[in-house]
Amino acid sequence: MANSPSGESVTERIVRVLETFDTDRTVQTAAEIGRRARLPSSTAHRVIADLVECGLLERDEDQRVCLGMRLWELALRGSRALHLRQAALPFMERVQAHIREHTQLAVLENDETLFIERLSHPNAGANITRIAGRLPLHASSSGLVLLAHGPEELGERVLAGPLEAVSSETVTDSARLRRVLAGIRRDGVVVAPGSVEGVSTGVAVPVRERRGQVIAALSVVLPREAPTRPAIEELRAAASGITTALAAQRP
Amino acid sequence: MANSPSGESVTERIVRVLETFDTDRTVQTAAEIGRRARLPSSTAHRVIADLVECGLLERDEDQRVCLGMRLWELALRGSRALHLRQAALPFMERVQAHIREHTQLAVLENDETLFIERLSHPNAGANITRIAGRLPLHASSSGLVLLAHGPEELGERVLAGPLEAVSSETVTDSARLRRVLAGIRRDGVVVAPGSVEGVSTGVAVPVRERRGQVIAALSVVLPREAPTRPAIEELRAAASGITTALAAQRP
DNA sequence: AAGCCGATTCCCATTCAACGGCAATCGGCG
DNA sequence: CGCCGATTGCCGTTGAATGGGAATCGGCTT
Repeated sequence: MANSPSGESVTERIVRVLETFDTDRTVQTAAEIGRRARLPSSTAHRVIADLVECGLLERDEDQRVCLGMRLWELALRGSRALHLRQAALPFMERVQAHIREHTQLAVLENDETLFIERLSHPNAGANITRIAGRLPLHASSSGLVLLAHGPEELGERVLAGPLEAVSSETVTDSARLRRVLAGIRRDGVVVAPGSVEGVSTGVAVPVRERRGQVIAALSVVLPREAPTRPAIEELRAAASGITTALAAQRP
Repeated sequence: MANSPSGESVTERIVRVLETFDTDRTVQTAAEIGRRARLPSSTAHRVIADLVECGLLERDEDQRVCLGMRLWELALRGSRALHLRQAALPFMERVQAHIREHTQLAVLENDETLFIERLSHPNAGANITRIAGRLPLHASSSGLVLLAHGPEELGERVLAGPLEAVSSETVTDSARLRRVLAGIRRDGVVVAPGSVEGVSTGVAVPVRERRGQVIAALSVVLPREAPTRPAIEELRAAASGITTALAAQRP
């Protein structure tokens, strides 16, 4: 599938165009998109016009381009992320009401941690995670949980690959990482101080669906020296609540 | 743009494929998608394989197809819907804490009401709205607000077109609708009893951005005979809070 | 005003990816 | 074992997509 001399399918190109948008690039000119997606100018303009026609992109008053509401709609209705989020939200709110820092829900996607929901208290500390944002599996507490319960080949792949440090305290030694993962499987929780940001500690637990398989990670980000015991209790209660909620809505 | 005898572009087809998924159709077989998207079998299989390759769709253990996390990610990061939702969520939670029914946030999209967030109390009454779901503009309270503050041609179009009844009490008379819209512009709020479901009342207010333009509607759904005064106060406070929050995050 | 530069639009000859009909194969079920 | 639907594979045809290039637009500087 590739109708171009460069050997790319239309679908690939659409994805590349959509990839040029992110949190800090909400609106772009057509030429800018073309450059960032590495498309010849005339092609970029044509593809973009096509996407606008279908509603996946929209033009603002001044012909600049942004992601369309239609894309948002198509991606969400029927997505597992939305199902999961809806089941999890009430429990996340309960955690948030007690812990009052940051509460996140993350899934495994393409060997990375993908965050699908986040609640933050107005006065909470630092936290670089964003909804629809990613972090390496070995760095974030959520990622460690997902990694510990993920498929075996995934573990091998990550342990073999280069373990880049996100902060100065990220676990980058594969032997040590192996021990951390074993600990998570044993304790059902991970406490990761400073692995993403020096000033904070991540605490994460697995979220299982009915059959026991881990489908997500629930985590909180606390100030570095805050007590973790209460957070662990809250997270465990919430995770099991989510499991029940998921089972209930799909009999 | 249309590489097929049937005169459809690849983009159109991708959208048609994505459209076949919704809340009650999370996973489908390739053949099913093909039928619902009106694509020749071999074409459907090819297009789907292509989309899976790019991560927009995913196959589960048993080769059935569902929307991919990658699609969710691409659609959300950088979307205005997410920005708006993030700004609105804390205020929606405050409303929800006091009113304890359903609290929704909606935008105008392609002449319909598109709901982008919803919080519901466990014991709350009926409510057919769903995140990423749609309702006609003239039926839901949110839609009435969006219609009242939308572009003039939109109003004319809707008033001219057939006004289908969602419930037995939906306003379908264009003269009466015109009066309702004028009332909304005058009062800054609408109370719509029974227009979506006989047992409930929708209450909605406009959400404005800094420059005063209405970009969304904030609403609650109450049991039919509940008092509306407290809800109106809460909604107004929340709407103005959202406006300030939006202004703050984008200086 | 004139000139510049980037973005956008328009044009068009080339070509190969996409198309879809058809047939073979797989796989579950009675 | 035979039926039926889903899936995969094959292949000749064809016109949509491509992208280079030129023209036009529009804002900004000199």
